Amino acid sequence: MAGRLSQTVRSDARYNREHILDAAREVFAAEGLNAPMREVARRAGVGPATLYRHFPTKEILATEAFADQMRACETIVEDGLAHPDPWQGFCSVIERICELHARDRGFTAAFTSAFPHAVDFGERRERTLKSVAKLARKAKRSGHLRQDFVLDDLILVLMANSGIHANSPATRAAASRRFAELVIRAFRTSPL
Amino acid sequence: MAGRLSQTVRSDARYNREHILDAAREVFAAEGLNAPMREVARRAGVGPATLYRHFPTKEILATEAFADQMRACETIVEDGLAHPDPWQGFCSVIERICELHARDRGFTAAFTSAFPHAVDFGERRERTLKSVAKLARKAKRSGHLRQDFVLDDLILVLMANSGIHANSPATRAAASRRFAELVIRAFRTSPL
DNA sequence: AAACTAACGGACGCACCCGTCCGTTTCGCT
DNA sequence: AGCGAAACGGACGGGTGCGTCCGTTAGTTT
Repeated sequence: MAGRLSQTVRSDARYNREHILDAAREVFAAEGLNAPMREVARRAGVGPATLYRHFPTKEILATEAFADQMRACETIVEDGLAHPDPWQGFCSVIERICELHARDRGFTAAFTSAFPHAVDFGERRERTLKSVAKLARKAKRSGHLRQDFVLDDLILVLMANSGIHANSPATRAAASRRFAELVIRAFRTSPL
Repeated sequence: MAGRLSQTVRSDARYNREHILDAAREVFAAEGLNAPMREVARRAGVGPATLYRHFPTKEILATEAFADQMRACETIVEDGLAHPDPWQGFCSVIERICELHARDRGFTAAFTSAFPHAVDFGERRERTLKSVAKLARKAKRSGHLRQDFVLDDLILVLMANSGIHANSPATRAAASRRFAELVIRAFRTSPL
């Protein structure tokens, strides 16, 4: 009845919203954050106006589209933290996060320089980074991670990883895997 | 006399050409290859048409503007090759090239994915890479460089280095220095 | 010094992307 | 079925960068 609040969202609106998010994930993954909004709209089969009505800015759209990736990121770190061997856990984080970022061209940009408007995104980001710091402390105590490792090194690695440009996704994935290997070797304590 | 071939280049043309190259170096270094051509023209104090007359495409302009950097790159590698200790030479190459690329936002892009039109640039590039391969062989023989190092690893490092974005040049330089340190550690033979 | 011509640069047309307006369609409720 | 409102999307105006045309300027030659 009339008492019901205007929580009723029209079915086509919900439908389009989901399709736009799907399209955004595909487009941003393939072309990065620089992809035109029109491209997302086209792929979603909606007009530009509809896209902008649901997501007023590209930042907002990206934040919501990358929410899955962000959750995946958090899971990766939690898995690493749960690993019985802290060093192995640390390595798995590096490997899996590099892989994740290699698969998705736009995610790194969103992650490393979180937008001002992406508040909740930023919160999850901070929480994840805190967990990484905790894992790093454990790995240092185990004696396998360099004592001078700092959290900024991880950001550095992510930024560097994002610099790996390649034509085919397969090549990019391979390069990213090699890169993760190099990085892990760099972070391991040396007997020197 | 009339017998003289049309080798006479008007003085203002030569003057402008040099100024355009200077401006291009400054602009590309500061803003990367994405900087508008107009910006180069503005800084050079010429009109857009003059710029395009001298350098029909951005590729050609970039190639000529980065010729100095390319030479510097070659010199760095030659210095490394001349070092009595191959491993020390290898390290100096990594450090100095990372520094060079950090100082110049556009150079890496030009270097790692040389344009089709940049023929002579590509030649010098190939020659330099050959020298790096030679240095790597020596460093491997000395026992300090990992046996499984491949030339593509250097390209990988350069691409990764270019991914390091930062607001201030100073921050970027510092991050790049740290990155070079990590990379060197990754390439060193480990007792494992 | 005068004329010839190379070189200059303001202005133009084209293409792309952004974000918004408004007439039209479609959903949901009665 | 019919009505009101919410949602849609084609079309618009604003901004930016690229590459080119053509009337004007200025160097060079005799």
